[in-house]
Amino acid sequence: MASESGEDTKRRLLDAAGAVFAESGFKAATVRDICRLAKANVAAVHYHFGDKMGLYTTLLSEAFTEGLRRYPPDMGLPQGAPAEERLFAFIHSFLLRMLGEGRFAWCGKLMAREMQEPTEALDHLVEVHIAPLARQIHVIVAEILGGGAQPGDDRTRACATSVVGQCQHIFRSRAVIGRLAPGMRFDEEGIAALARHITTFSLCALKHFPSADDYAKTVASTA
Amino acid sequence: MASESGEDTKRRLLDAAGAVFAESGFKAATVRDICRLAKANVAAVHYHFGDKMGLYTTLLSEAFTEGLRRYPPDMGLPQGAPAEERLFAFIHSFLLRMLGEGRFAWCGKLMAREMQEPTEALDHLVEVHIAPLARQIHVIVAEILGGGAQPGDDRTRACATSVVGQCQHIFRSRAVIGRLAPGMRFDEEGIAALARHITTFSLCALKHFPSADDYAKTVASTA
Amino acid sequence: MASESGEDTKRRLLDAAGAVFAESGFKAATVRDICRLAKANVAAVHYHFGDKMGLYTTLLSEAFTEGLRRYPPDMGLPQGAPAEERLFAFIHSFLLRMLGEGRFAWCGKLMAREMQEPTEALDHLVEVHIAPLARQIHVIVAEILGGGAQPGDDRTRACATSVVGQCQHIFRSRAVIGRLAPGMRFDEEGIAALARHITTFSLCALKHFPSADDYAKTVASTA
Amino acid sequence: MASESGEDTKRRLLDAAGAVFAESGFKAATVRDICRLAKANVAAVHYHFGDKMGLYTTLLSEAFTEGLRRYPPDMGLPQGAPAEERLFAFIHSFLLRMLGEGRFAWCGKLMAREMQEPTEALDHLVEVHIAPLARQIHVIVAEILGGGAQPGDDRTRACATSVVGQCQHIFRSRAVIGRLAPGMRFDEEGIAALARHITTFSLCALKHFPSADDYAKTVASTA
DNA sequence: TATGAATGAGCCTTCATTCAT
DNA sequence: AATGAATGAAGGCTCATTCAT
Repeated sequence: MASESGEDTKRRLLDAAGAVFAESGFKAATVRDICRLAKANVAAVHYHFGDKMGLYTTLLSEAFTEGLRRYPPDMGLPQGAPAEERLFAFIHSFLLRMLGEGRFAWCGKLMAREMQEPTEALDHLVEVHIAPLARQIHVIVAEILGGGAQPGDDRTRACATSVVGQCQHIFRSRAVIGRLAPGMRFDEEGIAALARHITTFSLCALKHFPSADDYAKTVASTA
Repeated sequence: MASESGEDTKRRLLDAAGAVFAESGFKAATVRDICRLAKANVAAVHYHFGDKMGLYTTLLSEAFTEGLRRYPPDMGLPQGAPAEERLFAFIHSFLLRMLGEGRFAWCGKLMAREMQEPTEALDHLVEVHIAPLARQIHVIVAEILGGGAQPGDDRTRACATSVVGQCQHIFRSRAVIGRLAPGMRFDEEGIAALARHITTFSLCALKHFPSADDYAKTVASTA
Repeated sequence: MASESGEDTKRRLLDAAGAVFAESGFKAATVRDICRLAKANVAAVHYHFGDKMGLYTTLLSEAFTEGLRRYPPDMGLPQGAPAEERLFAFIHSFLLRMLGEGRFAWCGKLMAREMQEPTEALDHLVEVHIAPLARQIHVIVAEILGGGAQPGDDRTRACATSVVGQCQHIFRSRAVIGRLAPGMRFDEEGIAALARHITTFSLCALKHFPSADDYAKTVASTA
Repeated sequence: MASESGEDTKRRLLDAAGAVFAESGFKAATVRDICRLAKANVAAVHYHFGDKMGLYTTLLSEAFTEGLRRYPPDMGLPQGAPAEERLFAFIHSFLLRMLGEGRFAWCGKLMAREMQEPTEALDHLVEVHIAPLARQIHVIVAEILGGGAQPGDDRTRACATSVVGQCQHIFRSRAVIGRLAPGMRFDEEGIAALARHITTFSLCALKHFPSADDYAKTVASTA
């Protein structure tokens, strides 16, 4: 049917766009490359998505939705699971979304790209997809910190940033990390080991983190 | 006169290139933009540096040298300073090189860019500038870990990566962090506060980190 | 139903094409614009009219027929009406066909466009529609000139061209005329006033025009 | 010299642009065609003129200046020449600018195009070049009308429009006029003959034109 | 009968680069 | 030593047209 063929081309374009945008970024990627990979005509992009940016935003939104469905931040954990397990699940799923191979891998790669080289699509992205994710890690971190820590505290947020930073760094500096530690693998087990390390490192820090008062005095003090 | 003017043009081109490459990355930056900013002719780049890549590699090498001289990883600490202080100095200088303004800040920005989007210049960069820096943080981390930890251990390296990851994340995700925490400032004091937080977080983790044996069993175990 | 809907689409396409071609000319008009205005599919033009040119020629032929029926060159005057009145009727209807709004106005607009930027449709247009119109004004002018002037004379034809030129100029230079005389209106009464002026100007000229002999000597003489 | 070569290319581009824009109009003309005709690279247009519109406006302005210098509206007549002679000079030069061959012919052709299909360049064109020309013909017409007619009167302006309309029509409807009167030639003598006819027709009209009072009553009356 | 989908040619523009002085 | 001018390749996008249903 026409609709089937139409949907098929659209699908192929999104697949190809995911690969190319994740590889090169929005600006450096070319519509021609995407179409060549998708075995589609150059004009197809403009027919289905209006323009290059339309394809990009459609892709971003879809990649997030799919990535989060494939690797949910709780990895299927029951509601009342301990915070430590939820922290590992969050970190593990985060790494899987970014380092995984195949169709679900764009999600993290695109997110990382978009965070470093924001396009006009970033605002919408933050609002719809990133903020909820941030909220989840804030809750987990606050629970582990204990002592009345709230998800909205600056201290909680700073710690959450420390956790997420370790995850993103693995992906973003792959090229250098690979050169400095040639033995490292990014297969399923390698990713799990990385997740265990980051969880361990973060748990050690959070469990012995200075109290809110001490933190305010020694860390966040202004001059 | 002529040679002086020539050197002057070269200098202005490097300055402009630093700003533009740090802002946009190698591919997205245009020779035209650089020359416009440098108030130089389009052909000047090719006259002085051969081509765009020649300008880029020259800049990279110079930026690292200058950045590391301006913000040395030990921040002028005496040789035998305690590891905790050297850790803070390393983190602080790292952030300053990436988040600072002006000519000395390209260093970190360019390094971060190059790590995410490697060009053919990366190999040389790793060899000459990044590996020594890695060595320094490995030594510091091993010393804090104690218990016979060596700079070359996988465990030491993983922890060092956790430290560096927190630093790079601040720079690379500025756009998103700024949106999620609108109050954050990246001025001198803001950078110092960030350095204090990352140092605190990392020290808490390292001081209570599992022993090499436990780490090997629970973290690095291969399925 | 289907055929009715088909005829309806065809009708809407012709209406839209009239508006767009009259506004932009053949080449600058786009099939997409026409179809958008007609709320029809892009392929409908090619289905109903073969191609863009097919739509154009169909439209031209129909527009002339309709325009001349709505605004006949004699404006319903009786056969034996005085030449002066017939001149006014000719000029008035001419202006109405070009400056009027709505479906009947395309006629003049398209004719004016086609005369300035001839397409391959011009030959047919001249033969079927323009030549008869020219014949009518020649007859009127010859009658007013008097003194044995014939519709086919060079002198008669030149004068007719002077009359028609004044009419076409109003339409073709609307943009400039509007700027030089911002108060001018092209509504029903404005058009009538323009027609009265052109009639007055032309009658003054024709009634005192030099004799054929004098004209041949002083005007048409070849060096 | 470089500058000579540069000016040469610029000159060739303007020459080619004149031919192509006059032939096809702004939108339908293509930069490629212009460059092919000028034997220049496609990018040269953007180097010298910024973009297509920049080339067009530069050309328009130059064409007017050159056309008016080559065929001045008074054709070299002394200051105090009779109005009749100045009218002929105006009409003759007008036709020469539009119908002439070679480099000076763009002027009229471009003006005619711009008046029918205005681009954003029209405003500037009217202000700088067209308004002064209009002023001249208004003065001439008012003088011939006599009886206290002023250049700014509506009656004067309407008559001037009648004069100019006859001139423009010759050029704009060449294709049709040529078909209806195959014997007509647009060489030097043919143009002179046309100018004599239009002058004669217009003089006959103006010299017997109704008085301002009568005109106001019978022509310009509003229903 | 009618239309969503697809196509290839061509548009204007910008790029890094090279030429000629 | 340095630059205005020129170049060809490629960029995103729009066009009239055709395909397949």
